Amino acid sequence: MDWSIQEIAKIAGTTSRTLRHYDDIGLLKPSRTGHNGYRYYDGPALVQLQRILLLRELGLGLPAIADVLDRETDTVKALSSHLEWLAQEQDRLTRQIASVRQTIDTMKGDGKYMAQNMFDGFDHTQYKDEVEERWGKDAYAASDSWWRGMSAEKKQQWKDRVQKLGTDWIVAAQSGVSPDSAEAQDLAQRHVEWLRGIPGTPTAVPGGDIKGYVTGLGEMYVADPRFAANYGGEPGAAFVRDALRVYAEKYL
Amino acid sequence: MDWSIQEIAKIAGTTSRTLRHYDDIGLLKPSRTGHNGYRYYDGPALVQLQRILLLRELGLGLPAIADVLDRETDTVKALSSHLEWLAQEQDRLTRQIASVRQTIDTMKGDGKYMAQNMFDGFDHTQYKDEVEERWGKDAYAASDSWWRGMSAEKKQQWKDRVQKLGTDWIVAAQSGVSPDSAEAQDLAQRHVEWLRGIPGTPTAVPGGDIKGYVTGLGEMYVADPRFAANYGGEPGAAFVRDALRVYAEKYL
DNA sequence: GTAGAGGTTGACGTTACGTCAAGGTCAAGG
DNA sequence: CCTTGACCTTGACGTAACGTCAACCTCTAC
Repeated sequence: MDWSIQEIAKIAGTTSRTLRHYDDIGLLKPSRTGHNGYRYYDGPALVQLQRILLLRELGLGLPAIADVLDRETDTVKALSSHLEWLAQEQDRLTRQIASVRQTIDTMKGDGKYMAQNMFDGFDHTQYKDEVEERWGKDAYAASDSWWRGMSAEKKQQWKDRVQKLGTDWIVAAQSGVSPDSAEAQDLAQRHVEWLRGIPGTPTAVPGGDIKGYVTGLGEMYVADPRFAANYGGEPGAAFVRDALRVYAEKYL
Repeated sequence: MDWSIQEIAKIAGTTSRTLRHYDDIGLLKPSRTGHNGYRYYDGPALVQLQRILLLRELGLGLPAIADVLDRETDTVKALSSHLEWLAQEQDRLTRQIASVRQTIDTMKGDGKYMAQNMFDGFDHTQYKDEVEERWGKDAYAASDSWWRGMSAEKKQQWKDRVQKLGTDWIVAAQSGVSPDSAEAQDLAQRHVEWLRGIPGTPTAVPGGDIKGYVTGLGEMYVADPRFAANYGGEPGAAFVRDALRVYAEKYL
């Protein structure tokens, strides 16, 4: 009372290839093998197969299934831990969906909105690790507490100021004036003043190497496209860098 | 003003291997190649890389990313269709989580509850395709409308009856009596009466091959573990089969 | 005898790289 | 000049779970 490979495949709703695979990896051996090499399966084998397919449908990997079956591991336990993994996956998906949605919204808006939004993603926690690595843990802690200590209104003011500065830079860069023009130097001055407001930067402490910092910052704006995006891409960022360099040479 | 492979890898937060891979598949070529074969990347390449990594983070596959980049395809469109796929994935996950939860609950309960529950999953739509394939479309339609036409109370009564029958079978099988005993034959009679209540089966129509149907049904209970589970697994199902065969020979 | 249906064992393809392995290149130091 | 060490190269295997040929054998039926 047994079945050929295609017969059980049909009964169980799978394919003969899958059954051969399970045989190969030792997950489910046929109950009998003909002298011709044909695989035959009986009732208990079918039951095992159904269990395997159930667990697979629940998302378990084949090794995990083998574990449950051979070692008579507690199925409920295996499923519970699997459930946790599923919940995490769902969380990840949810976040990803939100992220994609926001990106779409951002792209539907114009460049200014985009720059603003990109900066939004920048203001604190997201780049925690990077900030810590580059400027040390204390710097991050200081920066973070400074930002979090602001009222919502202050935060909004700060953001508006940043956005205004960014768009003014973009406009100036696109207007074709040179980096050492009065307009550009004006912006550079506003930029440095803005920087002085950020604690933890050399511009904010007396005796800091302001000049080196400002010129280095300009280089980074060009080098790192995440920042460059705030200034109209690479050409815009290059304009900002040049203007800052001129300003630093002249006044700092 | 360009960087070595490891340098941009660090800047962009990825690995040199990934960059080589992108070069291999033509997704991102280095801006310059040294006479020694070294890869060098410039600013625009970095920007491209950042776009790639962004899209990748949003879950797009590399071919899809290539599509967006080369063919200047509308990024928003690509992301929107991707969003749909994400939503479907989330749906699937949600259903899967519910399924795993129910399975766990079922397994925590005892065998009776399990049998009941497995039957629950059986009553109509789930096995639509299979029912249609085995017994034809009309049979399914008849069966479905019959079931859906019942009031909730009737449905519950029906389920209770099925469950009672199932557990009685299991008890009888485990008690060690023989399939031709009076108790077993009693159950067989109840079983056949129950079958007569199901429209579309040969037991319900005059002149149908009741005997063949009932014995064949018994075979199926053993052969198909999804049914066998309702009768205490394979041994229980075999008991049912044998009792039904005896009953059919005697009375049908 | 010969289809035709069904069985067998390889072995490659799939995704996006990680991970050796073997060997060339470059800058710095003895 | 030679060595050392860091960094670069190409090539190739491994991953999860089979799908999909390919080449060849077996059984049943006409």
